[in-house]
Amino acid sequence: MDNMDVAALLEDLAVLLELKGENPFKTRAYTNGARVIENLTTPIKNLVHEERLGELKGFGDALQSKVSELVRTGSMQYYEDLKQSIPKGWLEMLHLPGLGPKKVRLLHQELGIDDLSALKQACEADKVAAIKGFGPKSQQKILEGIQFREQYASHHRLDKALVMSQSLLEILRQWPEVIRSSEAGSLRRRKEILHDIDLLVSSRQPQIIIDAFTQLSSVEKILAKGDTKASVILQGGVQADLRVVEDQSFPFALAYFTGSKEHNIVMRRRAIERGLRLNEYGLFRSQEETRDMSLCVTCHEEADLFRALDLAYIPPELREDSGEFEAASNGEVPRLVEWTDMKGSLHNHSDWSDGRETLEDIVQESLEHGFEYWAITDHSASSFQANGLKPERLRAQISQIRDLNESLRQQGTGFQLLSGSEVDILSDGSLDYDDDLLGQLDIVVASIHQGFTQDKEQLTHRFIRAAQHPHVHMLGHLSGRLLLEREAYSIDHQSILEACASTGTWIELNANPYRLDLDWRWWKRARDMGVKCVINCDAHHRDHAAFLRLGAEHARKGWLRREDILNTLPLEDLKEALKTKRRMAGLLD
DNA sequence: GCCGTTTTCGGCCCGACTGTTTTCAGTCG
Repeated sequence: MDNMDVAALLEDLAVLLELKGENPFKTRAYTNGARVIENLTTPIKNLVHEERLGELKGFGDALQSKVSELVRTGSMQYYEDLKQSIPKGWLEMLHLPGLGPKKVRLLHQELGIDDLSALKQACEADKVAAIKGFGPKSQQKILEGIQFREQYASHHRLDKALVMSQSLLEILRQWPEVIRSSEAGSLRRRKEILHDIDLLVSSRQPQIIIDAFTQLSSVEKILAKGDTKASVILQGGVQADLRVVEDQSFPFALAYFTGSKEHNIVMRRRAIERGLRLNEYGLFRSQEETRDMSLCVTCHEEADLFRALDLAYIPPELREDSGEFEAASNGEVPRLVEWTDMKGSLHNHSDWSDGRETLEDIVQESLEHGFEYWAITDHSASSFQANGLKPERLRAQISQIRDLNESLRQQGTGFQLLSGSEVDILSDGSLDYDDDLLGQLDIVVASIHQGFTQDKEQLTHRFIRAAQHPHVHMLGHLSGRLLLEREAYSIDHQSILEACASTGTWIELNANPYRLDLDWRWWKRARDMGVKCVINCDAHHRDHAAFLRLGAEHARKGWLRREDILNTLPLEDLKEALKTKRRMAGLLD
């Protein structure tokens, strides 16, 4: 049971407590505990065995004994009892708009409703509207919520949300009443999965903005509409929230609506500690509620707000209450990688396996993007479903790439194709090509494409064996997750990271928007262990070069700097880095 | 459930919006 498992269980526990109607601060204690463990750089089991859980912030007697029990025995009685006592359907009901823990429990008490289908029936039979505290509108809203869930997903991938938010912002920016505008919320924090799109604008005429926004042709349904705030469902089923504030309040509102919720709580606490009061309108020199801007600390930009709270500027991606406050108060906020630092991608496909373009097309595309290098790493023979290359075809490809590079050199482009393979890690952890052939490649990415059903121990062993191989430069899409489609397979991340750290094996950050794998939650720890990152497009199509930007943003969320990422290196330095592991194994001079 | 250089008990971030009430609770972010 690793840190992420423990954190996830505490998170579940908090939701159950909420449904139970427990004291919200008790609930928060468990949520906080989850966050602390998620951000721990040491394995939780070490702390348990050394009896040092009490050193963690927010860990009193209860959390210490419960987490200790969980780590030692693999389960927690308190959690199991709680889960037993709460019907499974309550969790689904909680996700409906307008239903919180109190109303879910009320539905159970009054009508014995414990799941969505019973709730739907009760609404259709007009029974819900009769409950005290509900009414016809609540009943209608619940019914629509259930229908919406049947029709659309409630969560969306970042890439899809980015496209929609960009086009909305372009529209908003054309309106003369709009002064400043920005994306906000989890989108601005670049979470990989989003519930909705948050937008913020400043204006002297909020009403005009709200009216125009709710009348956009892309709006399918208006969920809420007030003087300064509106929520809509866009075509395609994505929810978008717009908030309008006065321009003076814009930096405060931007910080506030960017969140995260946990980050904001700490920001407010810092304000209180300084005798100030922070909300979306300002940072006020008053403990009382006020909108009097003459009492507001002057801030033109978000950075001014952080400064007023004795903090360095915290990039939005880091605002998860995951160590950013400690870093920002000690002047240790890392200078995060920029997507423009990227020099190329080291894991990509061509029409030799399952990619779309020829090598010549790929060269042309790379030159247009201004990349310094681009690796061709087609599938190996065992991935026959992807037209994987048998050894003789790979040899032919190596030779063709050599010829292409020669003509590129004569043209003086400075660009180079690198020859490689995304070689399958077979069921026993061995590789799909022999060492002689692997040794002829510039780049070897080792990935798993079959045998997902093996248990955690076997899968972990496969990756570790691959990492120990002297010709393997990096492990590809480690967790195998496909966002909103396929769960990650079960692996022991910590052991794999340790194997990579000790062998000098890099780990890929696969920038395909379905993958974003390895996940940002692991990168800070990986970095601290000395594991280097490679941001790869895993391109199968010319459009996929754009993933590099998404990948760099995900890396930022994982606290990575330019120097943590191999493919920010210029070509010659990269070539040297590619030799290190082979040198260590005595395969090169 | 946690925490304390005002506190070992009484706090714990803050405001908009909705729907159901008649002054506000619940939800949401």
